[in-house]
Amino acid sequence: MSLGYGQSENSSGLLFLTDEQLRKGIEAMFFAYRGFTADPDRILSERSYGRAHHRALHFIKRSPAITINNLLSTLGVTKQSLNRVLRTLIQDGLVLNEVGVQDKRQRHLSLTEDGSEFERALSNAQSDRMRTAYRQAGADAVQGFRAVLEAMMDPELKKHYGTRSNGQRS
Amino acid sequence: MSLGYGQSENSSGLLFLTDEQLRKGIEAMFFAYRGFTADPDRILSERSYGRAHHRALHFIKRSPAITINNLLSTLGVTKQSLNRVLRTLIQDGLVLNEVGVQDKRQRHLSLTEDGSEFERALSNAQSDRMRTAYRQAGADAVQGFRAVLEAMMDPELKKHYGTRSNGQRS
DNA sequence: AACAATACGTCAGTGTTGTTGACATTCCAA
DNA sequence: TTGGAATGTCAACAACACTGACGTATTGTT
Repeated sequence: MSLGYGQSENSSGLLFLTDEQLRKGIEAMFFAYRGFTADPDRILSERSYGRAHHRALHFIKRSPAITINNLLSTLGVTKQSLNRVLRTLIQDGLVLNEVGVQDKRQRHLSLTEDGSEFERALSNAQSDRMRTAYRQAGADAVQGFRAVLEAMMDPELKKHYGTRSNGQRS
Repeated sequence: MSLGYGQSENSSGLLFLTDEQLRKGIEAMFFAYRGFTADPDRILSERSYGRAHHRALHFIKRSPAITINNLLSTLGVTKQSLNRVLRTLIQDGLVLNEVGVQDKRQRHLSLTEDGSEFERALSNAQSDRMRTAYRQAGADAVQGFRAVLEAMMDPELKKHYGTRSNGQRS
């Protein structure tokens, strides 16, 4: 089997990786992440929003009615940092903030019509690039891409990955 | 062939990707990048350095005697931003700044002994995680990982990827 | 020799996004 | 009733990006 990228496998089935190969992996992450954020960044700057706004919109879209605490632990930032971003999104009418029914201490976040539309624009820009990259690399590559990324996540953060649930407890 | 991750391929050989699959790819990038930077970030904060210092050290190590302009276009930041970082690294004795021989306007950057040692510590932390992720995902996955990342880069930035040259012209 | 362009450094101001620390309010649960 | 949980907010600060402007040294060109 041709492994490509100068990898080799020894008799124990363990990958042998040179410093050079690891360095290229590191740089690949660096350069790819720039490309990954480039398109949404352009759209965001038109409305003088930043990447933090995009992230908030993304996860609110993913988990409608998500609570502040859940969003906080998903994003991994402080509440003060998130609050600044949410305040502008709520004021601008992109995000709805509703008091919980079971637990009135909680707030449930969701996208307004405008918010959905804007999130879609950002999401489309990012998805387009990802789709192009996927097709360029091929189906097998996509599988490997996701497998390596998942293995690279912190276990603590990984639990927030791949769910559509809003994490509400009954 | 089992593609996994719910992908499918149509008769034209084109990947069919649902919004859900693309969304998971986007989140994978987000969470993985956090993991990717987590270990070096810890080391950096002990010396009150940031990610920008790490990036500078990485590319100076990769291309010894690199000029300011080349480093600038590799990192994709402004000279004012880079200068702030380089100034501290030079003052702290981690980076050498030497006037060019052929062209005395240019400055050539390289790591000192201390700089090499520090860069190695950062690099090792990051490489360890990447090596673990690679081994967990398997040899085929690594190939796909790199292929997708490369396809995701901006062409303008991609030209800085995968070279050990310092970009000097004769 | 004169002049334009290149490479670099720096000052000042601004914006986004993160942090810590402190404090208040509201509400749930024991 | 009392403690803790969930949220919001104020203030201060730091990292790191940006723009704009200006200065100096050096090189290349006319």
